[in-house]
Amino acid sequence: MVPSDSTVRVRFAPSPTGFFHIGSARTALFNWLYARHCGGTFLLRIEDTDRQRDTEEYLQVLLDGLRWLGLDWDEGPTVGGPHGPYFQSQRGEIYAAYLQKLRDSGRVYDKDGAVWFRVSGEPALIDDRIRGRVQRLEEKDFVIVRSDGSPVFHFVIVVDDIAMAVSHVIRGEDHLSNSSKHVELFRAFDRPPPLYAHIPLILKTNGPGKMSKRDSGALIEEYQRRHYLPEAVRNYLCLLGWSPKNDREILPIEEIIALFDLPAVNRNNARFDEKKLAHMNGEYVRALPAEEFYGRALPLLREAGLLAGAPTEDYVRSVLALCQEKLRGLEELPHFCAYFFREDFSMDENGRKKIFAAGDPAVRVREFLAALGQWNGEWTENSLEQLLRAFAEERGRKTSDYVHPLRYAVSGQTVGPGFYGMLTILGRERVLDRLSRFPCH
RNA sequence: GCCCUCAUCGUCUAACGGUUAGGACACCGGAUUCUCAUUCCGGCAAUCGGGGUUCGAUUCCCCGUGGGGGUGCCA
Repeated sequence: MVPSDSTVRVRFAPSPTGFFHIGSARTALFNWLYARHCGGTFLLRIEDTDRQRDTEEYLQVLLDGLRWLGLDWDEGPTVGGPHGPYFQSQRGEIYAAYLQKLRDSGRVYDKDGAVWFRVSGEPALIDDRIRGRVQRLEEKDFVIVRSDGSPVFHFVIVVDDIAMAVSHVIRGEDHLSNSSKHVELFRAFDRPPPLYAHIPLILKTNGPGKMSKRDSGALIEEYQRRHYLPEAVRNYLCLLGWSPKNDREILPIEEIIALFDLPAVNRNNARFDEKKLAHMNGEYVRALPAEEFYGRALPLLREAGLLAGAPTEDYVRSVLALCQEKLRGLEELPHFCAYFFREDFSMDENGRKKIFAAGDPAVRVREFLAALGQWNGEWTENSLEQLLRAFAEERGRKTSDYVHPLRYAVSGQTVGPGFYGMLTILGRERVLDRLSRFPCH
């Protein structure tokens, strides 16, 4: 049973930079998981303090990415809430009021046109649900309002977290050292600091340092564009720094929500592994219920121009049903099944070499074509299989001596779905036609 | 430099102080009398080093070493 704790309030506070980094996405995910696990509130707050940028357009990338991953927020842009506005650029008056509190208590001073915060000289205690109690002395005073009047990150997040009643701050470990500044500010406002949870960082697959936006696989947009299943990406991200134990990896999000908790989050950084993500995506694709697979696949076929010949829905469905179990990802579907929809399909070059290396395929194709032309049997998977087996046996050959050249002649590929199912769906006319044209195509 | 933090196969991870240190990805090999990119089976492969504590340490403590982060009028 999921405990319900309405006092838990967590937030994801991204800056709209024009891309959605995988590390940010994982931070958003862990916040969301914790909120859902506790029955708490997940808020989205936009740190759009940099006014030079085109916030509106950049914001959309972020919101699209969050929605795509299924991370819905309870308060924030487009949904509103009682603690708005949820854009930092619109919270100037609140920052001014909080700054005045610090002036009144003598914790700030002006220097070089900027406002400086005076540190206490006491080590700050960071109460971290993942790392335990971390102590750090903030030694130097720091700027909280720049000389151009704009408030600094450290100041605004503390003000916003107070004003929005945030109970748990779940963020990347790169902020752990900054937390001493934040705890100092909370104390200066005479407020108890929130509970922290500094989650491990996602490191580059190879080489030093954390994932940067330039690394392959670093951006959520990329997975959207490549038709990854969002459930798969989300599931993979859950496994970077957390484990459901019991040797399980793929599990429904409801179950992850039930199992997820902060103390169970790992403390060590994790390297990103694009291959494992791709593998997991394949597992999700192959496990999709037929109806859902059809719904997800159709747009890809359309995009690739494969539906230009207006195939019937039944035909498309049978092609998809045949191909699904072989796919490693939706992305490869159009190429994988193109020959079902067009006559000018490509002949794989490596496949050609492979086939010809085993003997002249045209001979086998002609032999079988002759037999097939006179054959009056039922055009079904079973009877086609019986036909070919008997045919090969009569000639003292292995079935595979014929299957390989025939598959290549009919599909241009050496790999693909089950051979007899493929013939069945293509139909008598097209199979005869393609065989008779081989190797010219 | 200083501060914080972390440490199990190449990678992601599991293991009340007692296990032949488990699973997954990747890689390698085999099977699926049609392919393989699906599926199945098998293999390779790890407790960073040194001290303690303990009958017993991957697990607790200390010191090294190595990694990561911070140290901005960036967020």
